[in-house]
Amino acid sequence: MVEIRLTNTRTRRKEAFTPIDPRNVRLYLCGPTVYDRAHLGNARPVLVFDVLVRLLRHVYGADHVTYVRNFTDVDDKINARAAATGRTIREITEETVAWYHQDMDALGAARPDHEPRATEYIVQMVAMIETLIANGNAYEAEGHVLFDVRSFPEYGRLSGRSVDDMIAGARVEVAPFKRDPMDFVLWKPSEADQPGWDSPWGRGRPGWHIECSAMSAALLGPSFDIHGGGIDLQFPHHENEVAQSCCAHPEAGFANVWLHNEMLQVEGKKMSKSLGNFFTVRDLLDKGVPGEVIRFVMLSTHYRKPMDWTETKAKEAERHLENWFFALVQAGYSKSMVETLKNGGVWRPLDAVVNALANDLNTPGAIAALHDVTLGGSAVQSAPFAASLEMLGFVPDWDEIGSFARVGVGSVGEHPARDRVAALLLDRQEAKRVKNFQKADEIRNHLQRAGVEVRDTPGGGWTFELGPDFDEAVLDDLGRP
RNA sequence: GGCGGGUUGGCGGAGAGGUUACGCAGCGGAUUGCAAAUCCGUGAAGACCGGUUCGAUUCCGGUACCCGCCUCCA
Repeated sequence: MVEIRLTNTRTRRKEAFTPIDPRNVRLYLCGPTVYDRAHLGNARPVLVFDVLVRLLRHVYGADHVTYVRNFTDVDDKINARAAATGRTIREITEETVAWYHQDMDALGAARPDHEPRATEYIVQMVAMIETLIANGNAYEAEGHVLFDVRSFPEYGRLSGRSVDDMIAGARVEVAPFKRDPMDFVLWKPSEADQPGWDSPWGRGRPGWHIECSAMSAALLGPSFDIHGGGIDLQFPHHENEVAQSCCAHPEAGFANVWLHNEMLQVEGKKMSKSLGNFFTVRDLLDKGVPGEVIRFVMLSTHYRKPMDWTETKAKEAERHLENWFFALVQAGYSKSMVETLKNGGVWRPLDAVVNALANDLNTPGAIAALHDVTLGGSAVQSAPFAASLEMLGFVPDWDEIGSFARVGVGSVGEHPARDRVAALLLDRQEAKRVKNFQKADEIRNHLQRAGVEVRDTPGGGWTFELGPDFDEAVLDDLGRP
């Protein structure tokens, strides 16, 4: 069996991964607070975990992995959005969840096995808070329930901080009812116009961190294998989760392995609204950047390094994917072909790809291994390469690869000019057949001027692509001397 | 102030204490009516200073610069 090695934030080392139960490997990823479209940075942990889950399913079996990713649908940001727009919280969260699904689907990220919503686990949260109070780890004060960080000696270990150091450098105003400035809220009172639930401490709502502790325990148990998220969540979110979960379940270990991805930048700078380089996944998709391209760029940088999104990378990524898919189309790939190959027992990803992924999810290494493959052989010969692409999640639908590769006529897009371009190319094909190369080149030059990129294929065929500066008006000049 | 990450060839980006990463661009060649694509080959690196070692870009220490977190942003 392939040994998977992962860098564990908890121990700051790369360690061999050993599941608690190989028949049920359990993972939890902190999902979004649903008040707005997912931005590009939100996609990174999703894709990292998507690859991780694919790897785990490959190694331990498809039915032996349980992947949970939550929706936090109770939060003051949501309340603020509702107040600002006059819409109900329910409308906003429902809409945002649907958007999230669309956008992550477009990136080829498989849906988790469970997508619990915080509002469906209020009972479990209240119960956990009661346990924490009973265990002496939390206290009630002025309608709030707070976690007592001094009651948990390990507090700060995950993020490598000490409570005293943090207090020394703290820049936050401290609520007067806190015993310690670092104590954090488990439950807080709600005004009449705020969402709230009845509790032993009056009508209120949960604090930010408790939902993940409650939902992971409910769906995965108090001890599970891998917990992840962006490095910015390491503190305070994950630190607080550890405190809550370990104190509520002193007998359990909570998450064995903590995985944190580094942040995303855009053209070398932090993505922020003030710099004007902030964009969502949807913005990119609407701009015509395919989800596979976004995925490719994301996976081109190791998850533990800052990743820089640039136009150049997106273009390079698109080029590679086009060439790869083009080669597979020529080798006869389709959904039914892949079925046949799978039944034929030749559907095995390349060892080099699996080994790279097993080595702390070295996705750039896996992609490099794909570059080493010589394409152009038969479908069977290409199977390990194709299976590797699938393992990396680049192929949501084998029947669609032709359209990505932009092969032939009518197989792509709906642009009304396609038929006209195709007709001209048929003329050119005829001109080439009779060796009238002057005319053939003329047609190609005209098409180029209109922004159409033409490629000849062996045997006198061709493919074309409408470039970004395609101008149908120029087509009207075609054929004139 | 505290904590963490980074610094590799023109650009992007990995692994490994000693042997070619890989991709893009460049150069040479094959192929092609010409292009494009593809294929083969090829030059180019490890921020700075010290230490450990037979040998370090890879380990250790220090310096510089960049970035992030400590403010319910993945």
